[in-house]
Amino acid sequence: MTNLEPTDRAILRELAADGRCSFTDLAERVGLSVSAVHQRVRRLEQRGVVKGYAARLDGDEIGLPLTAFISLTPIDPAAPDDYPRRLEHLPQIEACYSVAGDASYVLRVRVASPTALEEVLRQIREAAHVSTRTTVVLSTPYEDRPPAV
Amino acid sequence: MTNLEPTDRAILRELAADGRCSFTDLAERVGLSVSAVHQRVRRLEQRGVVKGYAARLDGDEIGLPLTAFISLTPIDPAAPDDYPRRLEHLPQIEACYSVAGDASYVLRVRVASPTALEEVLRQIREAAHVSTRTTVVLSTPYEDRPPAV
DNA sequence: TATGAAAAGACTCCTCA
DNA sequence: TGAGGAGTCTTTTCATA
Repeated sequence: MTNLEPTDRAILRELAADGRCSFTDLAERVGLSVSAVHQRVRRLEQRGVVKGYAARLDGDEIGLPLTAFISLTPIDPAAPDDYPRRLEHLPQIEACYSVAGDASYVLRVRVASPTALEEVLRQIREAAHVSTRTTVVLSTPYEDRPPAV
Repeated sequence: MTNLEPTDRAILRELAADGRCSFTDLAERVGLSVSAVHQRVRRLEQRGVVKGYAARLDGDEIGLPLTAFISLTPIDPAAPDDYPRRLEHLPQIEACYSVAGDASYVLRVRVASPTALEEVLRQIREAAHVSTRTTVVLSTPYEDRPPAV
């Protein structure tokens, strides 16, 4: 972590809430000239503070209405821990977290149907040689809220 | 869900991977004129397929290096289910999922330190009158991968 | 680091197909 | 729906403080 100035924080807040905000608007909102904001954003990107920009898509609308969390527990405790790499080819997996607790990893997956979930579970068990515990998401009151920079 | 044309899918893939991509680049990548792409993106936004755009920030760099999943279980089973509303004022909560399984909800929180996690757990229990079960994230091999549109 | 200016490039709207 | 073009606004770079 590198310390962030208030101006940089303000820029990050705006970009987290509206990733396509123009530099002109950004400059106005944070009270700086366009070129100064431009320079700061470039630096935040280069330092890796901003990792990228993404459109947020509606799961239902894109035909992937079913989200689930899948906890992974290794079957063979002596096996090397390369689960993320073994699973990254599965596009249904949106996120992979290494966690403290009963499980070793938690995955967040997004699929079209219960059948598709069953299939991806089969693929996960096969590719990573793990046992799984699945928590199905019924609805998402909120998601992707901007972090409190 | 509304059916998506291949062209719209291609546009969504590009915008999910690079939310600040210019219309000019988009047009080139999906093989359409700038104005046609522009029109399609506008429609995808209006239909709610694209819910918005966001900068992806690095948790460590913004001073919030600790992520955790918190499962919520109501203490009083007869209490009305308004937990998301009771918790939305806490900015540390990035996502709230209603789930099937042992717990009623799963939250994803991002905080500065173990002490800050302790404090947000206290606030959650107080605001929602729930018991909590916390899974601390040790590392994040990947996150926010673009969905397989 | 911040600014303003200037050139290059992108957005937006329009008309026509 | 898609293409092309014209005018306006943005982005990007640079010289300067």
